Amino acid sequence: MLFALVDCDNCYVSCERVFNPSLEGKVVVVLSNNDGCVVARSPEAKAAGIPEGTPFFQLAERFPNLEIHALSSNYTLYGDMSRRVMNILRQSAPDIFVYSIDEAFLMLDESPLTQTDFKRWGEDLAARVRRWTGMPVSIGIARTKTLAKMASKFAKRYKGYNKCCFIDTEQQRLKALSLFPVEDVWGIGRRHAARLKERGIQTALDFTHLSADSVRRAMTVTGLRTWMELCGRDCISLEHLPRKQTICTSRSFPKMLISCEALSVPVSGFAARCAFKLRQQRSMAQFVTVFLSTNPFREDLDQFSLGRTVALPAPAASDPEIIKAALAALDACVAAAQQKLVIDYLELQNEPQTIGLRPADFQWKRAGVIVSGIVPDSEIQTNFLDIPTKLKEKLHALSCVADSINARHGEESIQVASAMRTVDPETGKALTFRNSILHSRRSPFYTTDLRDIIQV
DNA sequence: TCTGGGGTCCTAGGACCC
DNA sequence: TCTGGGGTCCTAGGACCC
Repeated sequence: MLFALVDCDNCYVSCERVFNPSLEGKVVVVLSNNDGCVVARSPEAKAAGIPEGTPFFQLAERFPNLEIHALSSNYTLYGDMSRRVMNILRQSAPDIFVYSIDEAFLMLDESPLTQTDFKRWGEDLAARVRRWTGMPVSIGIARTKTLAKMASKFAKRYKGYNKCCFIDTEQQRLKALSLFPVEDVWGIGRRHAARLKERGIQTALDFTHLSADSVRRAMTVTGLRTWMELCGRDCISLEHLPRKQTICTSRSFPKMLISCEALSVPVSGFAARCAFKLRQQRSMAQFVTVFLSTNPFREDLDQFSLGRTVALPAPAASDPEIIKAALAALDACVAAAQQKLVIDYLELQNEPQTIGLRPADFQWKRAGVIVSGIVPDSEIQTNFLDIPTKLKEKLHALSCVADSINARHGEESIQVASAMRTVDPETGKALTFRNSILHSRRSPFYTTDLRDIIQV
C-alpha cells in the first residue's frame, strides 16, 4: 500500500488568484474573521518575511515599503474550490480521505499486477487539477502517511520534482530524512521541536536514531507513532469517525460585549450553527457548553474566562432545543461571572487602600458554543407514546425544512429569531453573528452566487 | 483603535465504587 | 499496635493538526 498526499499550494491565496490573475506574482495575504490576522500568504509574502498570524493592523508599520494585497477570507469560495479539487482526486483513486480543506490522502494499490509508474501518475494528476480548476497542488507519495507528507513538502519546495515527489527506495527515504528539519515533521510541534533541538536533534534522521523508549517517554505514544512512520512502518490510522465527537462554533466580537442580553444574540447564532452541523452529519448531541472570555491583549482590563455545560433532556439537533440549552448555559456563565465579581469586591475590602472600590464588569471579547456527547441520530431511542418526543420530532423536522430553504435561497434566508434580535441602525437589517463579522476586503462569491459570476 | 477558528489525542490525578 | 487493593470514570491541561 502506498499513500499519496495531495496538498493545495497556499490554498486560500490560490483560490483568490484563480479569479483575479492580477494577484499573480504579488505579495498577497488572506485575513481571518474581522480582518484580524494573516492566515494565508502567497510565496512572495512568505519570501518578504511576513509571519503567519501577524495582526493585520501591524502590517503597514512592520512592512512600510511593501505593497501588500490583503483580502478578507471568503470561506464560501474556498469551500467550493476545495470540493471541486476533491472531486477530481476521487476520480483518480477510489479510496480517498479528505484530511482538511486543502489536503487529502489517496490510498494506492501497489500490487505487482498494476505496475503503475507512480511518479508519472502523480505529475499527471497535479497537472489535471491545475487545468480543470486552476488550483496548484503538490503531491507526495510514500509508504507511510508521515513520509508522504514529507514528500509533498519536497515537491512544493523544489521545482525539479514537477509537483510530485515519490519516496520509493530505502536510500531515498534516508536521504529525505537527512535533509528534513525535525520541526517540519508532521506530528512534531513547536514544543517538542524545541526540546529535541536542545538535545542536538536537528533532522528527521537524527530523530529516528533515538531509541523507541526515549521517544515514548518524552512524547507519549503519539510521538512514538510518528517515529515509527518515519522509519517506514505504517501506523497512523485514518479510520476516523466520520462523525465528529465535538462540534464548536465560536467567534471574536468586533467590539466587546458586557450584558447577558447582548451576548444572547451571538450565542443563539452559534448554537443554531452547531445544530446545523449536527444535522449535516446526521447526529444529535447530549450536552451544550457555552464559554466566554475577555480580551487577553487588553492588559488594562480584568481578565476572566469560563464555560458552563448544560445536559439536554434527550439527544437533540434542532435549532430551538440547542439554542434553549445554550441560553441556559449562558445564564449560568453570567451568574458565575457575577459571583466572581462579588468575590473580587470582598477581596478589595480587605485592603485599606482599596476599600469602597468596585471591580468593573467583565468585557467579553469572544464566546462560543460546543456541542458534545454526539450520537448518530439513527441510534436515538424514541418512545411513541411520549408527547415530548412528538414535539421533538416536530422541532427537528422544522429545522430540516429551514435547512432546505437556506440551501435553496442562500444562508440565513430563514432562521430562529433569537439569533437576530438586534438591528443594524444604519441599514435597518437584522444583525446576525455572521453578517456582523467584518470582512471589508472580501472577494465576490464567484462560484456560488449568480450575481457574482464573472463577466467576459 | 485593531490581535482567528475548529478540531483530535493522550496522560495524570482525583473521585468514587466494592 | 496494626488501617487494603483493585478497578472505572471523569476532568483539566498539554500537545498536536490545519
